[in-house]
Amino acid sequence: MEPSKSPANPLQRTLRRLGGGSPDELAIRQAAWVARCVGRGEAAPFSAADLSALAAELRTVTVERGAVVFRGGSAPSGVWIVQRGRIELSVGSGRRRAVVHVIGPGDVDGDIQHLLEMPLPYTGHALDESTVLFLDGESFERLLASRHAIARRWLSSVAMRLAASQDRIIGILGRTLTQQVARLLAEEAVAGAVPLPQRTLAAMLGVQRPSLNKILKDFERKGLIAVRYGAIELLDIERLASLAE
Amino acid sequence: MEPSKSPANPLQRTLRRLGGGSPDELAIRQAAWVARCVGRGEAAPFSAADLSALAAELRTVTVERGAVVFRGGSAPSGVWIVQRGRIELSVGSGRRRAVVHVIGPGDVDGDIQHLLEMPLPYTGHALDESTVLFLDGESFERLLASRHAIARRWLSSVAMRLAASQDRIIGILGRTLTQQVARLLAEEAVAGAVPLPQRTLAAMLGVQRPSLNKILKDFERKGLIAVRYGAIELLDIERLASLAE
DNA sequence: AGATAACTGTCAGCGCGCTTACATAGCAGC
DNA sequence: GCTGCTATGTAAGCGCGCTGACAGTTATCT
Repeated sequence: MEPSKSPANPLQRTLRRLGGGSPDELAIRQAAWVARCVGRGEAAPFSAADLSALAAELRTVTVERGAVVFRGGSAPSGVWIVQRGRIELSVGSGRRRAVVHVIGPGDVDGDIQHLLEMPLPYTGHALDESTVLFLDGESFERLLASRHAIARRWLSSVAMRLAASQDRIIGILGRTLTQQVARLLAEEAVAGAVPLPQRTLAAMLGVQRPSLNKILKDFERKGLIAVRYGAIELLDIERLASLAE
Repeated sequence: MEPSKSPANPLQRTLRRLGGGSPDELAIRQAAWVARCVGRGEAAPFSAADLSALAAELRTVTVERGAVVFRGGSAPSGVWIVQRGRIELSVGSGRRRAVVHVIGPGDVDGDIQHLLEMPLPYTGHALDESTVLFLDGESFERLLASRHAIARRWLSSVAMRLAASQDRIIGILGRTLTQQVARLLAEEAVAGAVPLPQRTLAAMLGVQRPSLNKILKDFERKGLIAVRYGAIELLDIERLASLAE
């Protein structure tokens, strides 16, 4: 009996462009925000010209909660940068569904697939109503070719993601589930809490929900966390982190 | 760690002995070899000037079998490109040791850590007597800043590694050990064989050797592989790949 | 307010992979 | 040859996490 796979009420996907204020000024502010998020600034600061070149290409898109932002298997149309809300990246469906990652404000996606001309390996669902900045493929390529600082910053951005991905592999291999759970909670914490249901957390670790629940209740008995509805509250982050070793 | 998928090209692997000629010519040939290995050529072909700039900075280093190429925890002194032999990247020690990856000819390492100014997360041991091309950190940075094509190619190289790393995570989550073993064998195959002892393969999956051995003998009984001393011979790659699903 | 969907809590049975241990086989050195 | 090291083969016991199921709780919708 299918419990509740939520394959999204797709195509409910309403993309609408944001207006408001002076369009140019808004665009520059968004570009500046992207500049802060992509890669490390020290290596290659953005000039005003870099910023306006970037601003000229960014489009703002609003996605409703539950909507599919992009679908696995299709060629990426460009680069997404999450500005507000969370996007869940998942593979497979039903019982075999695994959540690869949940991205939030400042995170970038689609660039890798564009650079390598490969299809998207995962599907992105909006967990909240979200705002996403979009850069189409050709514009992205043009910016990389003409703006040195942008190319350099993008390199460090991708490098950061690679380091995080490798870290995650190291964190999986040879760890007990308890260690992995402690690590996941510490990593996904936002303002002292992890705003994700146990079902999603379990999928991120590739385990079943009852297995996760058992460990969470154990942590709760020890006073490390408080289990809420659709969220975990972290009470003792230090002890939690020490369990991740 | 560069995914050693495409570099399985025998042509690339036989190019290791770049003998003869003047030192300059040798350097240029090495640089051209690096150019073929790093990233995707279509996006940004190297000019002759790019090649000679790269050639001027490369140093050739020979490491003995079993030697430590670099040690985890230390800041990286630059970028390594494996030309001949295999380097095992591992974390931890003793029972908790896990092999993150084994890199071979054409693979690149150290650049990520340099770009992010972070310590190396793993230690590199030479599994064979190996030749490594070395690019020190300052030279690397200089090349990125002055050579557009090199920066662009490096971006796609890092992107390829990130895609491979994410693939690996997807391949781990929710898979049975049997599926993971089939996948690992298919991925690490070099000329129809996997030249690694079971101990190393087990560490790459984060499992114990007896668990791996049981599955390997099972595969052998089914005629998929032949277990040799320090190596696995692949007999039926297609059926093996189908088991990885 | 009531209906519905989504989330949490829990249990019993079972199988995979871990642990420990030991025996055998291949390989390199003198 | 013999020695020592490393790799492979295998078995018994055990515990973790999976499976499937169901009850209770909280949020969302109309």
